[in-house]
Order: sequence, then structure tokens, then C-alpha cells
Amino acid sequence: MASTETLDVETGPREAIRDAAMHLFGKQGYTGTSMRDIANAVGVLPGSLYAHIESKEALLVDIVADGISRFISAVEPSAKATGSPVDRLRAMIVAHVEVVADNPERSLVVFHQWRFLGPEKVPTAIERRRAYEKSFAGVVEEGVAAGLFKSGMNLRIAVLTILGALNWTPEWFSPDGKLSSKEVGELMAGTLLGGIQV
Amino acid sequence: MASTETLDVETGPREAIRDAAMHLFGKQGYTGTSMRDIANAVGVLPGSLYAHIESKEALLVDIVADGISRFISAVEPSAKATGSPVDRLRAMIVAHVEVVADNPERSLVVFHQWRFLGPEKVPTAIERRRAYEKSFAGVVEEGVAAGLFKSGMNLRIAVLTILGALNWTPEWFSPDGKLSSKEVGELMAGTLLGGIQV
DNA sequence: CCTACCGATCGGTAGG
DNA sequence: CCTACCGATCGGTAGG
Repeated sequence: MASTETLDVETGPREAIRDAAMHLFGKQGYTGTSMRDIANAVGVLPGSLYAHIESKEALLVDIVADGISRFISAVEPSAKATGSPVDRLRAMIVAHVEVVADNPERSLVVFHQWRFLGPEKVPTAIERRRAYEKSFAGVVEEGVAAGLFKSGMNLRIAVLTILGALNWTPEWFSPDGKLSSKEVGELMAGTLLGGIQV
Repeated sequence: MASTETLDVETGPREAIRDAAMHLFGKQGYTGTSMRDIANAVGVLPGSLYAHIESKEALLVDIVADGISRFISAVEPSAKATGSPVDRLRAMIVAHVEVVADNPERSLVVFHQWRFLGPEKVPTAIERRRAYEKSFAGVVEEGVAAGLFKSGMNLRIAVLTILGALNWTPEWFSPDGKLSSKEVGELMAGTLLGGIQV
């Protein structure tokens, strides 16, 4: 046995530091979080962090890159599938909400703290997010071509409306709420696909 | 004449400081902006700012409080009107987008930097935002009661979906784009009210 | 609005 | 992982 602790969910000090940073960056922002805050959360002195990580920014790079990957991985299968665009878009919306719900703070970092990546890392993050948006746009486009989605609408605005609603979910989703992430995703998909009007 | 400058849009040093702070808080975040950054943008030395403002936080308080007021003022008339909930909700969506478009950076501060208000100011900001959300919820509820909106939907999720899409607009709206804020608002209202499905 | 400065805190390092 | 520390920068002030 490597540990006798009951709640030993950590796999190592680096992961503990990353999780603490994720939480604090989400709550206080990257620039509002000091290495001393992170050290305090982990239970070591500030200088000790540097035995496990290279820099504050390297922590942000890891969190954001991994976070974007999670969204892409969750949505990709439905985006690339061959079924009805209606079903696939619904599934993508639900998958997105499930990733948010899994860790709303991580999502807040992915959505709002990427600006603080070094100037050479920002274009990569933007490019990956653009690709993510395009996977939604592609399915919507397919739906229009198939006569399932409205042909008169502005595709770009429709996709930004959908993604905007999704990207706002970490601001309000609560794991303690009555609705599961799947239920929330399905309700949102209903509103976004079918509207609210009778 | 108080000034011979061609582009004298400022009404005083306090306003110039406020505008510079709004821009920088929106771009770099509150904690990522130093008083030296603001002083630099205004063209004075850091210490000189304190002849016009009380503190960094007082600047944030002003920007956020004024920003929330703009959204409330823009949307209130339609929220309190007596016409069709469909038309009124459409008008509220357009009005919201127009406030965002008027100054996306101010909106970013209102939506994301309020967390850095002092602990005694946060509840007020949250309360005002909740009231804003309720004005949307009220009109949606009226629409359901009138049989114009779907009775089966989850009201809370529907309103959060609409407001999420709206609150994300400062991330992508460009005053230089082809579409005016009114056009964007109307397209978003179309998607949110009628959905994207045929 | 500038000069000159304050104590506190920042990210990070050397050496053990 | 700790001790002890580095130069830089932070929000803000006194006095003119």
C-alpha cells in the first residue's frame, strides 16, 4: 500500500498542485492567484512548488490544453458520426454540458483565463477553440442542407448563440442541483433546437 | 472654449481614468491591471491618479454599477410594457445586444470582474443581476401563460440559456463587423425564440 | 500633477 | 520539502 488515507484520490504532488491551481484560477483568476495561494492550498511552502512544476504559466498551459482536449474528445464522436444532424447536435450539446458539469471551475479557466497564456501559446488555444466551433458549425450546416434546420438563418450567429449559451453554463451549473448534467443538456438542446415559442 | 483639441470627448480627468480602467479591466482583468497601467494609458504618473479617484476598487465599483444600470435601463421599458410577450422578449434581446455592442469591454467587466468587488459590494451586484434575470423570466412566464411559449419547458433553464447566449456576445461581437448590433440582436432573438429546427 | 517614497507582496531561486 | 532570500512590482501616501 502506498497510502493508508481513506480519500487518496491524488496520484502525485504534481496533480495535487494542478488541481489546487485549477480551483483557484477558476475562482480568483490567473492574475488574482499567487503561488503562495496555491502552496497554501496544497499544504507546502511556496518555494517547494518548484520541485514539481516549472512555473505558474506552465500550470495554466497544462490546465487550458487539457481542458480544451476534454471538450473536443467529448463532442468529436457525434460531430463525425453519420446519423441525423438533429440527434448529433443534441448529443454534442449534452456532451458539452457534461464536461462543464464534471468541473465547472476548470471550464471557467478554459473559457476566461487563456488570455494569460504566453503570447506564443495564445494562437494555438484560439485555433483549437475555432476548430471546436467549426465542428458545431459543420453539423448545423449539414442540418440546413438536409432541410432539417432553417435555411434562412445566419449560420454564424446561430452557432455563436448556441455556443454562447453552452459556454455560460459554468457560471450557474451546480452539481448539487436537482437536475443532472444530462438533463440540463437535454433541456438546453430542446430550447436551442426548437426555440421557446409554441 | 475649454479646449482646442479636435477629439475632445472627455469631460474631465476622472472620466478619462474611468475609461482607461474600463478598457484595461476588460482586456487584462481587474487583478491583471496595475494602477501604473492605468496611469500610463491616461498619460500621468501613478501617484497622480489619487487626486481624482479614491482607490482601484472604487474604479471597479463605478464601472460595474454603471454597467449594470445600463442593461437594466435598456431592457426595463420592454419588460414592463403590456404588449405581446413575443415582441417584448425580442425587444429585450435586441436592447441587451445593443448595450453590449456599445462597449464590449465594459460588458466584460460587468460580467466577469464583479467578483473582485469588496465583500460588502458583491451581494448588491448579485442582487441587481438577479433582478435583471427576473425581468426576463417574468416575460417568458407571461408568454407561457398566454399560450405563446411552450408550457412543457423548464423555465429556469430556458432563461439561463437565453441569458447565457446574450452574456457571451461581448466575447465575439465586433463593431467593425458587417452586422449592426440591432441585426445581431434580431438574429439571436430569432434563434432563441424560434429555434433552429424547421 | 510630480517627486520621492512606504511596507507588502509578487514569481522564482540557491543550497541544503 | 524547508530555510532564507532575490529583485521587481504592487496599491497607495506625504509634501509640494
